[in-house]
Amino acid sequence: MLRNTLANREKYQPGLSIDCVIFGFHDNQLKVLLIKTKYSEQWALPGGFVPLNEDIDQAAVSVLHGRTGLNGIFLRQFATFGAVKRSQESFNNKVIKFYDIPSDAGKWYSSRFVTIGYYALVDFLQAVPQTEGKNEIVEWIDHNAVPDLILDHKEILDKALETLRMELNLMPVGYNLLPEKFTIPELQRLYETILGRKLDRRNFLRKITAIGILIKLDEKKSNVAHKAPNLYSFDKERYDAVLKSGLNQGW
Amino acid sequence: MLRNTLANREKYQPGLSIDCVIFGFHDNQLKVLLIKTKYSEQWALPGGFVPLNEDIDQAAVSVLHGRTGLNGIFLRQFATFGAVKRSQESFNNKVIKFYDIPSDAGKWYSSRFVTIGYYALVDFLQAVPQTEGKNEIVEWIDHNAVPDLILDHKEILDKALETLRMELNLMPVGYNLLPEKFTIPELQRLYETILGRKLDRRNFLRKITAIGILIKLDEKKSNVAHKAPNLYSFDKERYDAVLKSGLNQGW
DNA sequence: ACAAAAGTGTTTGGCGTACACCCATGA
DNA sequence: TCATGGGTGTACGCCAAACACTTTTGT
Repeated sequence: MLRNTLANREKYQPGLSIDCVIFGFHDNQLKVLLIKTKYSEQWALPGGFVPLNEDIDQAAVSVLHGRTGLNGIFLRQFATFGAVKRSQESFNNKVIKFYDIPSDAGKWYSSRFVTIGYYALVDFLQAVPQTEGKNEIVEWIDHNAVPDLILDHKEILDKALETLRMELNLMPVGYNLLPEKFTIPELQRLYETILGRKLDRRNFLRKITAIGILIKLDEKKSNVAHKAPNLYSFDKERYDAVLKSGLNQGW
Repeated sequence: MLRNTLANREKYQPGLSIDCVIFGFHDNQLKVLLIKTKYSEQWALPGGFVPLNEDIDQAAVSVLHGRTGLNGIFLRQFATFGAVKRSQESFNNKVIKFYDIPSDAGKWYSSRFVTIGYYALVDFLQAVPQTEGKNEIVEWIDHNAVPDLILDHKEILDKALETLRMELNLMPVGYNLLPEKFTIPELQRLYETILGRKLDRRNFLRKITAIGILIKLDEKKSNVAHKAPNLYSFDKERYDAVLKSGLNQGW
């Protein structure tokens, strides 16, 4: 796959890449979609190159679609990383050796790449992690258990979460991270997981309902221990309206 | 200057540029440093290319220093722009013709450039707008009177201001935009100018002093009409501390 | 003395925080 | 019946918003 890209490298923007931090939510855990390639012991963020005839945003959509099969997902550019030393000779050589990349393509590949970071919020259950070729493993990893990542990918991941936490004050979150029907406690746990701290149940309910994006369904969650919680869904129209206009209150 | 860069184009990151939105404050007006080149009727943001051996942040610092003579300035990356159509053939041809750029260099120049946007806050009186060569005019332009800009530079400028407004809720502003000694009303007008709306004097005073970054000087502004306002300066140590830790309240 | 801007304090309402009780369900 | 988690309402305190009077200075 990489060989393929490199063979057609004149069709891509040189020295530029996309990296996506894809967040999911499951088992009350924030998950990140990561890739492990056979040429490295370390995991990596899913990424890709930018075709000359594609907007960078479109290239990010492609990466996301290629890795999850999903479209129309919340996706946001958050930062661009371009330190000279983010490119590591030792790492590049490993990749070049593994794929037996010709030297001219290797030169292209080994130059400093500036990478544009995007983060996405996706439905864990709908996303189907997809490999490209046999040399990869693609998996959801608990955010708390993320191991060492290649290059500066850890820094990119951290910055993504930092941005998400900040933007939680400016927009509603949940539409792409939760199934269509969900309970308030589930939504609360999502917020708590992203923020990394506990919130008060009662205050959370008041605040989240005050936004006016929730529809209380005439239905309760079944097969659960203890009292059955009510099910809700998002009022997509209002949700999108608030996404645009923004919140004014923070958490 | 551009010819020079293009002649050494192998020393620069291809297809990548930096654009800086440099804000100043004067006469109760938000100013933006813009450049007008002889080959276009339109103004442009100051920008530059990224040397292969320089971090992108460093390249932004270079642009800023080159245009204002200032160092150690507040400078922040806010977004990266990479639509395919942000490159305009008609515009590129104008430039190529004006500088009589050789065709191979012209090809390099005409490709789609992804540009990384930075915004800076500088002291209007200390910054000395500097041209590069005789084909440019560099001037402070009132933000309210910004004319049409080349390519997508208007979009970049708008996004910069939007980001600044947002970040005003997260950090103190003023250290680099005001002279060392200033009055509270001056600081308030800065905030009002950035936000584009009026604030209440008394509430502003309470809020801004509560942050704990101001030092009240035993000195009043002289030669002013009406009651002489008190002078203040920033407690740089606390100011920097708050910059790092962040505010929690918005405007 | 008058106008215009600066300095100061108080009131009020709303939101965030803290907190207690009841309810439903599975074990 | 007991433990666990869900649902609901209230009281308090702080901060933001609204607002009026006094002070200073130039004209």
